[in-house]
Amino acid sequence: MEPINRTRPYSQVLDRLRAAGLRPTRQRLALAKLLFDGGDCHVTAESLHSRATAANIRVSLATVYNTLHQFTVSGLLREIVVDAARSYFDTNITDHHHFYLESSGRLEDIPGDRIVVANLPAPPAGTSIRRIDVVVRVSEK
Amino acid sequence: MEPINRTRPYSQVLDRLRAAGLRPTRQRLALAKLLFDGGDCHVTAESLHSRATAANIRVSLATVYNTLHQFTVSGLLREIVVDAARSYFDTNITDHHHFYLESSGRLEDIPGDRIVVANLPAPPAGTSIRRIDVVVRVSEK
DNA sequence: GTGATTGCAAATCTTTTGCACTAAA
DNA sequence: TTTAGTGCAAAAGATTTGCAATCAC
Repeated sequence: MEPINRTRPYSQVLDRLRAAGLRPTRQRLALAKLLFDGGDCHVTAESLHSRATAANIRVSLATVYNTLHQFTVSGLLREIVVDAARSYFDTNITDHHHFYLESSGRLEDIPGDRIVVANLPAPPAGTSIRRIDVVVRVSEK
Repeated sequence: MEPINRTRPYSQVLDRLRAAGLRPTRQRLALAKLLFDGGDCHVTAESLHSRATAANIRVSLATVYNTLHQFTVSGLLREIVVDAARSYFDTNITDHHHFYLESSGRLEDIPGDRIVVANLPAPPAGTSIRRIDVVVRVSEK
């Protein structure tokens, strides 16, 4: 049973890093807690760095970038390309898609089963499909 | 009837610029010819600038960027976001989607009617759908 | 200890901008 | 002429990298 007053034990994040083969340093643990303990699903390097600073966690922006990429390579995060100006990372690594509100930079999930990709042509010779990304761009009415 | 030996008369590109309200300068005409006279469908600023240079057209990279954006705003081109590292522009402005081969940066069209988006949730409050982009990421087998 | 990780600052890369110059109407 | 467009070089952002200092094991 879960101990009282402990929505998500420290060790859960720690084990997650261990399982990914990442040494659980102070910075990685702190960022992982921000990311996986019920926080935002969608972050940019800049936004995560701000949240860290606000939470009194001292991490350099370079380390945030490095950490986001390490987490992505390890499968803890997923990178989403919706805007040429900056990279987004998503803590939801299940099959799904996105609404993207360009004016504010906000992302909203669309469950994977809400979209049907039918009758797709064969991929270019010598290649195979790695992932399908659907971005529904919306604007202020 | 089309004159012999003239796949696409100069005036067609010229009229296209005029219709878009863009003054047909030497640079815009040259770039428009490269873009719309059977060339590549998908370009980056860098690739178009290289093609221009190779064709002995002297245009600065800044002008290529400006021109690509002016053409996009005027509806002559469409911008495609597939890679956070650089912007792609597509001369195909009809409804369609893309295969994207990350290793080479190559894009390939998928006709718009090959993809069905069904049962989409309502867009975020106060917004309406502007466009749906599907990117099928493929990799070397 | 010792090898991985971090922080900082500098470097890099794409894209935008300011401004004097040039060309289209 | 008069105003829009161009080129250049410099600026601006986002991201990365080199390297000495620091930390996990």
